[in-house]
Amino acid sequence: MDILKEFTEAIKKALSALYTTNYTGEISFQKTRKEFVGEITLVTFPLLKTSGKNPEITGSDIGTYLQQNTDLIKGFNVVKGFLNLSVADKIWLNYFSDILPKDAYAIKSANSSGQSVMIEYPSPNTNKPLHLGHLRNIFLGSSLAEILKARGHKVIHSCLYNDRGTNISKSMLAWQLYGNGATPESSGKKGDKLVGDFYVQYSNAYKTEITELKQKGLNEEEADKQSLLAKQVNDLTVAWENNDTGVRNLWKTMNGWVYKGFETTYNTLGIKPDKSYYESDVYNLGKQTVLEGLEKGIFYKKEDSSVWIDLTADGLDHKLVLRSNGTSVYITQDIATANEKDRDFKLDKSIYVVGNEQDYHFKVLFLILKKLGRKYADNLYHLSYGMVELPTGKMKSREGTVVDADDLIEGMIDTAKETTTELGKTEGLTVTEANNLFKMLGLGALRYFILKVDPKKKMLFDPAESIDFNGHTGPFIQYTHARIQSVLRKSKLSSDEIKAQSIPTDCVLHQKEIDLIYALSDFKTVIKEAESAYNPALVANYIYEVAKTYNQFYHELSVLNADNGVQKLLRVQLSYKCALVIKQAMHLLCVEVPDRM
RNA sequence: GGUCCCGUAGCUCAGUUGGAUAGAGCAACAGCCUUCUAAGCUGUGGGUCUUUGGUUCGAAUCCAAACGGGAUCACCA
Repeated sequence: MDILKEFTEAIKKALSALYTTNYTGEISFQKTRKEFVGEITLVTFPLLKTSGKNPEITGSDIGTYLQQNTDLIKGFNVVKGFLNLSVADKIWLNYFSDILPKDAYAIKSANSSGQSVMIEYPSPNTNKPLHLGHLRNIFLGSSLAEILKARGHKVIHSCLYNDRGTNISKSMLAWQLYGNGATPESSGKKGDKLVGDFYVQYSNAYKTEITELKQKGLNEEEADKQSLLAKQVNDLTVAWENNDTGVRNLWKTMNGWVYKGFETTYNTLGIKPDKSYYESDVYNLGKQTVLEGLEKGIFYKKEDSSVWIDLTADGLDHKLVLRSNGTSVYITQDIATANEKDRDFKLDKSIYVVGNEQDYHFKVLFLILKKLGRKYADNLYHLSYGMVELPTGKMKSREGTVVDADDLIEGMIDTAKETTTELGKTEGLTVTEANNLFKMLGLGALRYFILKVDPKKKMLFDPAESIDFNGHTGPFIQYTHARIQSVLRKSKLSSDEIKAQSIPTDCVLHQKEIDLIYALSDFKTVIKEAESAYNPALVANYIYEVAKTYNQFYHELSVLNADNGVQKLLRVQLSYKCALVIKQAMHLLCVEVPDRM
């Protein structure tokens, strides 16, 4: 039974019993601020019209009613328009004994809602390795997937690979010109790194060429037109489109290296797309849809036979959907992919995890699909997230100012190893166990660091300052879990034994015990909110609250040396439930928690 | 220039379906390990919630404008 629901009912009853006027608004509560006594606060200002009395009297009216007619509270106080209620211990105990045996009280089993949700991430280009920006994308996508599963949905993880076009041709050209037949094996480099290096090499060579041309008096645009490298890139792209065997083979080979490299990183991060889409498959699709739009009069054709859509009535611009040479542009491909997804899966919702630099693109895409009358258009959602910035500004692959994903992960795991070893926490662990722990902690610190920030906000990452392991961090929460497990081990009780025994309802609770039950009671609501806001940060910040509350409880009260058996049992139960909630909530962030550290 | 996003402590961030004296972590300082894991706990200092107006019993939160930062507006992806 939901505590707040009980209070809502009781307050409604109180209002109709106390006053003649009916109150039609919502009853909403807030948490009592810690400088006041109580846990639940009713703001009485909105009720004054109903009561016809001043805030103080209204508050004490309701408080008195609750005290006399219900067993919900053990006391109350009124401060101006705030009625602070101290919830009766019995209510807390009833609630806790209700949720204790239900391990999954806040988590629905996957596929129970009957809804299918597709979530697309990280959709990288195949011309360079993954960087910190992709990590934010992956962490958000994979965490949201877990949250959706916990809400009972079937989740399909898709990924769109931008595997062709100008950028890919640049890497290929550089390999042809400067590669000397290099392979991942011959160079000892990870495939995606090798290809990325060629991409950078192209960029540098191009820059040099342009600089030279400009010194001859050409402007930027003219220089680009004269550029031999740019021409060669274009030739490669055309050759690819014409199915030139040599170019296609090289393209396949180099993309193969990249995919293999990505897979390594994916494995470390524990992600695996259920369905991959490739730009090379869809890049020329979408033309039928454009024709359909032309027939319906949604699109229009210019004299040069390029096709456009006029979105000025919706506050946007004119947008090209088909080039004058009849080829697709990016958005045409996205229209095609959206159709494919709808055809391939019966989706109730389709989410794109893509940075906020593409806000405009998705606005246009969704609008076009809606105008085309696609039924699924209303189920599309762009999970837009802010860029990760360095103290020096935005990351740029071409300029080599990116924080490489593999390097960052490796560094985090190394730091975890150092810290753990320094603290002497590796004692008694096998080498494998220790290595697992380092990985768990390093990745946990990184994931938590990124996920605790509201997705839509840009975030700052300073490579010079290592990510913390103390305070509001993943390892802090992991530590709390390990600490609780240690207590539970020493209690010598199995989880079944802990859950089976009941606490007498006349047991008197300590404030820290109440705080803990209160914190635990929010879990379900938090997951719901995280789903509807597409925001894992809500979960991240919630777990921190739970862990902090537990640590305070732990410091103030002894679990194993409690005054009596009942008290000890209750505290063991609280510890058990707290550890479970931490574990489940961290799982929603795709962070594992250790049993010792 | 048009459109969109952002602006909270020295730093990184919470808090925005309108509620009390705006909260955490880091950094600084002062305490707490013969008792369940000190990656912990407790305390101190630290604020013009960018600014100005408006809405009202009440605004960090909603509205408008200004200032500052960013993104985007390609026959690129």
